[in-house]
Amino acid sequence: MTPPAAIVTASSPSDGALFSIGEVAKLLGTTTRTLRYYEELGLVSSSRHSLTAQRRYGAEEIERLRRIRELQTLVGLELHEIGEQLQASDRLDALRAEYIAGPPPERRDEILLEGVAILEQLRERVRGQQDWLGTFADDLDVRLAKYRAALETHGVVAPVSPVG
Amino acid sequence: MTPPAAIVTASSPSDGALFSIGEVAKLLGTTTRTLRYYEELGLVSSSRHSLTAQRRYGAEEIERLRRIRELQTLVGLELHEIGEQLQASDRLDALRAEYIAGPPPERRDEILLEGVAILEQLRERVRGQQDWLGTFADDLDVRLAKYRAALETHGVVAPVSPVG
DNA sequence: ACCAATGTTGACGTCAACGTCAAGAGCAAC
DNA sequence: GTTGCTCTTGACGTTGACGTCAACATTGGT
Repeated sequence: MTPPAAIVTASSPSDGALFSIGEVAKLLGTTTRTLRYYEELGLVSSSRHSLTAQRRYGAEEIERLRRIRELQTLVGLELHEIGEQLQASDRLDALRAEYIAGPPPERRDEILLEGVAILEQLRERVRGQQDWLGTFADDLDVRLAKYRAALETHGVVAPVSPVG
Repeated sequence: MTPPAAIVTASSPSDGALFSIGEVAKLLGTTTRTLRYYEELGLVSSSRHSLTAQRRYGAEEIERLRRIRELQTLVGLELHEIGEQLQASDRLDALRAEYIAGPPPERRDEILLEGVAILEQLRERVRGQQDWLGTFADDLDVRLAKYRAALETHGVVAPVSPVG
């Protein structure tokens, strides 16, 4: 079940700043176990110079991890869904690179369209969350206004929320 | 650990339409096990006419269950967090009832102030999530725009999201 | 009164997303 | 080169949110 772990021979791609797993964990506010688990699931890959050597993370992988965490905590996707998202995203990136390199095959547009569709699906999900939060917030505001009004008519000064 | 299950002696409060657990499960697109689990956690209560009798759900409880599901799937809260939310909401309802019943003047202001405090705390939490989601959505839009632009430069008409 | 459908309470199973522990390996500093 | 920390791979444990099964009870309809 465990994938080949994608050994990348630690070539610091452009930026030389490589982080250890502990540093990255602190950076993202998570644990080393979680990061290894993500790698075990094939969501990310770390650079090594041998099979048992310590993991090193570049800025790119850290950004990917940040995205994973966002999709998980903010959007509430499950890890396998996140995997699909990243896979689609990776395909798009690969296609872009292929396009830049020269005239791509005709299937290119098909795949691009599929990628856009996937992104749009995610966007729709976020939109749904935003809508729900919006109506909920509006409802809260209405109720707050009522409470404050009731307080004012009795001469009590309601403490206004400190956040502008 | 199991709470006293809040027996309510099946007095159909105002509306006489009571639903069985199976009906409610289908209504909400979930299972009976889930509904019993929510009751076990104290998130909802069902009316019975005896300890072992079958559960019946009124419109009020169904609405509560719908809220629970929304908070879970859309907002992504965990069940214990939802429990806290509902508890706060219930507290507000109780305060409202007490307020309507005509409390002594100094108690009345206490009630209002506590209500405002609860609502404001909730409002802040919602605001935070809205902010996070907003930036995430913006990022998504940027990426979508890029992919659409890449498609357009190839003469492919990208299908615009049908949602206005 | 009986029957089938649906419901009831335990109790154990499961799956995702990790936590935790053991036993050793890697690495920076002295 | 050895102290001390972090890291490595298993492997098993845990927690939340249910699924599933057994054995029995309730309910609606004929």
